[in-house]
Amino acid sequence: MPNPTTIATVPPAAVEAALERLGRNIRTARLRRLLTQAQLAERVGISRFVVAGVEQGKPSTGIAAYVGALWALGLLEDLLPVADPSEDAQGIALERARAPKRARRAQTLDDDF
Amino acid sequence: MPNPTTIATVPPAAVEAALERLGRNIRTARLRRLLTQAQLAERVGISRFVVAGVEQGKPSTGIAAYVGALWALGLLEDLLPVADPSEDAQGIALERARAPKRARRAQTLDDDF
DNA sequence: ATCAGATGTTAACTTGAAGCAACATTAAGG
DNA sequence: CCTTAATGTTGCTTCAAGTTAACATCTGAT
Repeated sequence: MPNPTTIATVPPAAVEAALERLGRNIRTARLRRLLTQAQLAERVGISRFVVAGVEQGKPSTGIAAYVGALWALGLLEDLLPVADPSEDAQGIALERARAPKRARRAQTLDDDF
Repeated sequence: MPNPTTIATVPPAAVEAALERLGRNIRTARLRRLLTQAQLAERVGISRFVVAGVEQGKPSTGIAAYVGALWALGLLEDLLPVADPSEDAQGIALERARAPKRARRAQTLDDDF
């Protein structure tokens, strides 16, 4: 990605940790299946270097590489529950009373701070 | 991503569908929280155009944008179970008998097909 | 210990992702 | 209906993601 210091270069610690964990999990799944990085890469249709990046949790790598790896490992279904609206308790609570198609300021913020 | 026709340009249908679904889920979560694309983008530290791409499930967008969005929406924990080794039934089954640190051909494939 | 293969590292190169700006379109609210 | 804000779209620029190749290092098996 172009311009300086985006989320991909200095992600929040929590995001970084989540990505590292995801990468480790993918690596574990690959090793259990006795696949080399190159073999997995071929199945996914990318180079082995990108697979290595995925396993390191590299933030700037395209999501297709990650999801492609999950797909090639038979783990794609793990993605279905992520941000699932029917499981988003916080979101469901907020939706009580409104169901907007577009986000909109609730009022004319006339509380002139 | 550089060279022609990678997974990001023509992903397997299943991968594409999973990404579209994830994008829709993120959009739903954002709208429920009454956030605009621009507001979410600001929290994540990216431009609103990238958020739009995430909500469309654009495959070539960096994973940091996706995970950053989940993070900003309070949905990061949804990512923890993805490819979780302790839930990978297939992988656990395969691991019965071996626990390699590196992938390796089981034999010298002397079955000269 | 040796050997072979897997993984890490580096470098040069190409292409598109992401930033920005301006405009078009859509939809919510009064 | 009319205004206003949110979202979609286009064009341009910049910079890094991804590719390839060659070499280094590490790991596991014999």
